Amino acid sequence: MLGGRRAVSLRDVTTLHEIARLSGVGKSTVSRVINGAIGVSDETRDRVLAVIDELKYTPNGAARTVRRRQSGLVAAVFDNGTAEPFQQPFFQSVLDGLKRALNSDGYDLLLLTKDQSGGFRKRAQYFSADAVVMIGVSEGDPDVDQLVAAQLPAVAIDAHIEGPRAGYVTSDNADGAVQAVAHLHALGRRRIAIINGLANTLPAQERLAGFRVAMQDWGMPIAEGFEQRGDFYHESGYEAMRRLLSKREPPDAVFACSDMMALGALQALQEQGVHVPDEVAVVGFDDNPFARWCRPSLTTLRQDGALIGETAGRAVTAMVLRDAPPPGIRLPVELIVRDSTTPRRPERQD
Amino acid sequence: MLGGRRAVSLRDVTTLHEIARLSGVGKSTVSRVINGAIGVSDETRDRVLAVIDELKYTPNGAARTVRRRQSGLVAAVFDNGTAEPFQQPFFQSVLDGLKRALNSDGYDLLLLTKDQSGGFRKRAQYFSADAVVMIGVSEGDPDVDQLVAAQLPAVAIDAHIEGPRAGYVTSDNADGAVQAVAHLHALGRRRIAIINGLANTLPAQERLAGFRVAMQDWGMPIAEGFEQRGDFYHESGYEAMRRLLSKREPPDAVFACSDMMALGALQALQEQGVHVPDEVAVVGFDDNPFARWCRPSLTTLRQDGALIGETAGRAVTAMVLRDAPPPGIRLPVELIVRDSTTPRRPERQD
DNA sequence: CTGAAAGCGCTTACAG
DNA sequence: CTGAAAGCGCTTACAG
Repeated sequence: MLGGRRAVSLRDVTTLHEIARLSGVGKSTVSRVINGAIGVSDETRDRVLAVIDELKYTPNGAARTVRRRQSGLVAAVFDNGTAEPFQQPFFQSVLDGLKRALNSDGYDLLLLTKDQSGGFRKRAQYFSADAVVMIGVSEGDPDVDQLVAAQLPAVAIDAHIEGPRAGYVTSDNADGAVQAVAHLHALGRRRIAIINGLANTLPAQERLAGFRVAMQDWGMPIAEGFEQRGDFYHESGYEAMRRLLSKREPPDAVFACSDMMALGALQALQEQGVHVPDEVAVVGFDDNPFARWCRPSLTTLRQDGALIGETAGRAVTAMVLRDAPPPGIRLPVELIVRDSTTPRRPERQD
Repeated sequence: MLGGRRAVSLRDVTTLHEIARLSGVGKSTVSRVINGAIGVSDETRDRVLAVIDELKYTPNGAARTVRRRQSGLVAAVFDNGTAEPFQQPFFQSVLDGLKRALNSDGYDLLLLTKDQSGGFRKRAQYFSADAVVMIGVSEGDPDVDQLVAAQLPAVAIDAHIEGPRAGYVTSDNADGAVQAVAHLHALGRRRIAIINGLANTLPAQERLAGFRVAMQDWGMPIAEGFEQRGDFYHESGYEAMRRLLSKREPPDAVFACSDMMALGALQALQEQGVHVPDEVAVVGFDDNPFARWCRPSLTTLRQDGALIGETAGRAVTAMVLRDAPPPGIRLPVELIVRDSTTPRRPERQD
């Protein structure tokens, strides 16, 4: 079929020029066909399409990018400074939802990292990324500032950035904390402690703020040392719980700002023979898969990572495609009640 | 500093041509400086570098790709046909290790999906990806075949592909199963069941094969119905365990081909009041973070996802950079013994 | 409806 | 050591 086409190298690739030659039309026409433009006769288009099909031609995206000044690429930036990049199941869902939304709008995802050589702003610019989505970066990051200043459409997940072309998407973290406290209060708990996440992250800050407000609203003072800091991971929840249990008057309920930390707390409680939820009730945050599967199953605030990612993706393509204003969105979280606060089965007393 | 440079649009970007003009040299010279080439006087280079620095110039990757015929991009393909793409913590680690290795060799990662429009081969080609890493794809996939045929450097993780420029990296799955059986046999277990993963995946196939061989080697017949199928996720482990428990003679040990399924099995066992490990011992596969944190903690075969990703990344860049032969690698797995097979603390009998 | 030409931002022989 | 020119594969006015 291909006649005398010689295999110059392993990867000699068909070009638009070749398609034009073989279908006996000009390059402009082939270009129009590829881009689905009107103004091409059916007959011509069919002929060109046939050749394209036969040669399995795919346009060269790089060449197209040079001309159009847009790449169809969105850069996703992960900060893997403090924590392992994708270790948090929550971020996985975010990435998943983000990717899905982007793909459905015809964009592809470039995975960048904060600590990459040259900085992610340079990398994003190098690849002519049409927009950037940042996950887990902290405010005040010079790279972030440069990005915002460069007016490149950007949205941050779980960080509060603002600019003419920069916005954010996060969960309603404060409300989550408020829900947790209300739930525990309704169960008769009055000595509630919090195990907070990484202090320099927006979610940790907002959850702590919500916790404080709710405690005050319900007229419950926060006992000394009842605001423990953690880092979102198991170990820190375990340690924090041990510190809480070593107090003269331990809490009767704990609000952990992540399920992983809640699981660590559960572990510490079980080791000390403290009954959950009778003696201490535990609420987590995220609704990770294992929250349903651990024992006791974990009451938690479900945040929809996939939806967050999807929302960010849609917002960013809307900015690129329709010059939409940057988002400023807080998605609702839902309290999922399980055994760690209210046992479904009656437990034997001993 | 920039004199009369007007902000033509939001994103008028500095070009090499502009750098040349402002430093009073030719474009070729600027190009040489950027690419660190020799044959430029120190004086000239410094002058050019100063201008580049002041204008925060970053080369246009797309234009460079058009000329060089290589993009510096490696496409990572996830199959999200059957399972949620990144839901498996194991794949997270793989992605993490892969990204790290690629970055350290100067490559960036493009995230593609199997079910994307046009197929991943087209997308990879469109972006002039220099290589492709496939994660969780199944053999016989036409897209995979096309990729292999196209001689584009490719490595599959957990799938067995081979070609002049295509190889694979996986764990030593069969050996993992052998270790599991040996461990259980040493503990006196003789009625061992397996809960297998998705049947069309390489890991599931190899783990089952290893299991059969080991059972035979130890002279233990596999009882009828003791080969249960699962899909790597919790639920399927739970269901499989219930089926096993409903038998007249249930197993005294279970080898689950993923930690998630093992956790599901644990749940079923606890619901039925079956003691683990006294009555039934459980071994998982992966060593997910929660294997350490669940109760009882889970004996499992640790596979190093990050190392697998890293190995694949290095192999693929070696193919691109040094025309290295494609990899065919099985990384060792390590048995981590925990409470689900041998309790560390003596348990009270009741 | 169609094609020749110019040009996107780079790199790479080719001369000097 | 340095620069002018050609060309990578595309798209986009501009003519017809």
